[in-house]
Amino acid sequence: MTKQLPSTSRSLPIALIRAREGVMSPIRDMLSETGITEQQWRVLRVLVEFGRMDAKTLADRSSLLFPSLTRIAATLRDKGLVTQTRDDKDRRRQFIEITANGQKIIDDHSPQAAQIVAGFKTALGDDDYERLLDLLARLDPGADP
Amino acid sequence: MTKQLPSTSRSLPIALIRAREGVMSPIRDMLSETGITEQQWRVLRVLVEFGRMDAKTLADRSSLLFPSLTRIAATLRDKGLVTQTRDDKDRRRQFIEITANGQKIIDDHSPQAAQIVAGFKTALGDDDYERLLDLLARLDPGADP
DNA sequence: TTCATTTCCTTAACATGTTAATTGTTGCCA
DNA sequence: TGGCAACAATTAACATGTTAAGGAAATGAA
Repeated sequence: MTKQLPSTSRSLPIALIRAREGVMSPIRDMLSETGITEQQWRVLRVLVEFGRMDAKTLADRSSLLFPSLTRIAATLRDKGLVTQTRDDKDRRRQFIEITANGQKIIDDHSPQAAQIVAGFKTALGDDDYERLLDLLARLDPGADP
Repeated sequence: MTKQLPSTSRSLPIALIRAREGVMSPIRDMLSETGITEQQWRVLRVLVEFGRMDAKTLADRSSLLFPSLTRIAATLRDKGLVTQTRDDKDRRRQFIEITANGQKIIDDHSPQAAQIVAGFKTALGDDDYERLLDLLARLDPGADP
């Protein structure tokens, strides 16, 4: 007897999609007035947190595939929110850095973003919120160490 | 003093993305030999579980936006995996039904899909697995009742 | 040095996500 | 009945996800 698939209502992939949608919906609303997308916001946040870095590291930390980052970086550059600099030591490599305008977008909207996150933390309760983050981390193959 | 954003390493949206990537990666590998995508698989699974239904309901149950479903339904129809029928009572509406070929794809790969899911359940442990599904459901605004 | 390999990045092609505008139908109500 | 709001579905436009192929630069071994 082979195993049966769970009902779609108890499917882990679908539950992850729906949860993500629930979390991102208010964030997207907040971002709509900035003119940048969710992924562009993520890239800028990583740059604020870690500073200038090469494209590969940026893609990893932003959880973006490399081809996506290539396009997003070009878009952000065209918007004047980041700069791209070729590495003189290794001319394959490229450094990406946030500009003052990019920094301003993060600064202007961080409080609102933090409030949205705090709302979810309150809704779940601090314990369940941390428990959820821990469980999710255990599904992430890149988070083992 | 305004609240600060959490480090991206403890960001709920990013944790959801990474967890989803971890879960979907083996499923995508499995699907690569079927010639259908993850979303097409999801649509077919819903049709198997609930049978023929109108497009709006199908989009809801598949967690897809309507424009995405329009394209996916057209693709699946071209592949001969579903049929589309206009409702005679209400000619705005459309019914979608899986075909024998579509059913066969699900049947042929369900055991393998179930095994992948079972792997995650084992990795987390039954209790944590159920706890995770419950926590995720609490982030889904469409799951309140 | 030479050349195959590896690495970083880009481009291409197709599918989906997302929002907005559009089309065709139905229902309602003045 | 005539006209308008509401609804189902499509289309359009742009951004991203995903895989594969391509280009340029560095690396290492013969």
